[in-house]
Amino acid sequence: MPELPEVETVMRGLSAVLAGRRIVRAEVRREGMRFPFPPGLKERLEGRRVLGFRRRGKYILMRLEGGESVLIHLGMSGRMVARRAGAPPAPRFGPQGAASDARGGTAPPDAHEHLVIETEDGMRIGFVDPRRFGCVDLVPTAEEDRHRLLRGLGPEPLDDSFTPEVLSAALAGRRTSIKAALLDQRVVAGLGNIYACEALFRAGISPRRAAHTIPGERAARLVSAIKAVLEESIRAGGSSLRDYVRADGEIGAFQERFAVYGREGQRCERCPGPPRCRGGIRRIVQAGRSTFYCPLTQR
DNA sequence: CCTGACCCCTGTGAGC
DNA sequence: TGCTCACAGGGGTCAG
Repeated sequence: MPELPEVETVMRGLSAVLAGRRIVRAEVRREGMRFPFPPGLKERLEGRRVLGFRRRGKYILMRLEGGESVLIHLGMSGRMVARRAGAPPAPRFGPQGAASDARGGTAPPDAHEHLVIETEDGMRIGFVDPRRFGCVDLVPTAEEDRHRLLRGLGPEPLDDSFTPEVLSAALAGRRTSIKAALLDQRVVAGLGNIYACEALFRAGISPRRAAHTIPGERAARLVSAIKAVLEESIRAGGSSLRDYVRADGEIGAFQERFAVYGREGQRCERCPGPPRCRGGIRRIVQAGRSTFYCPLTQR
């Protein structure tokens, strides 16, 4: 589910309730998710103070007192739910929230809550992930970037070091499509299916174009588009498809500004008209994932 | 090396 | 109303 803007938003929400606080209780409710939890996770969390947070691609790193960091990935369906300890679970948010509550819902709100921590000042944070594609690990803080899941990540797209030259170099020799290449976290860290589509639309580049044909001016436009769409989404609090909510319970708003994602058949905002592009925004499948694009303005 | 297919898992909406 | 199917924001592994 979450891509860079959503992960950034979740991390900020976690920081607001956790940074500087001590973890007084941890509850590990299953063996693991994508991977087994590290041995002794509960004991290694309890009693430790949270020093701070950072994000690397779609990973959250929570630095703890004692030289260890918690590495968190939200997978497709992961979310963090914060509430006061003892307070009842919040009702489900999202497009179908009220309706599903009225029907009684299919599962209690904290089903699939795999990990819970409580702070000294009475906050309770649950990691909920129905599909369990997410993961949690512990890593020595001094070696965060050498963790096997972080080691191969490409540049941070919002860093100044992510330049057209860097992107072109990463794409050189790649025969695959630019869309598939942007989903490869070794090329650039943090883009997912939505923002890859949105960035290509903004840059006016066809998702079907071969990755190695993006040098020079095209790479410059693409880098600018990636930075712009990610920054705008972060400013909007990320996007809230399905039941994703921010850690503070507020929903993000960026999904209302998708130009192409999920808009098959609709007309593209950039096609001057009439006549607008016939058939409108198209959906194709690349490497098993849906791609949305405008065949007229993306070349 | 690079590439795409397959798999992990549950929930949801569309169509019948 | 209830069933089946396709699909969903990710990414590791494996065969070619």
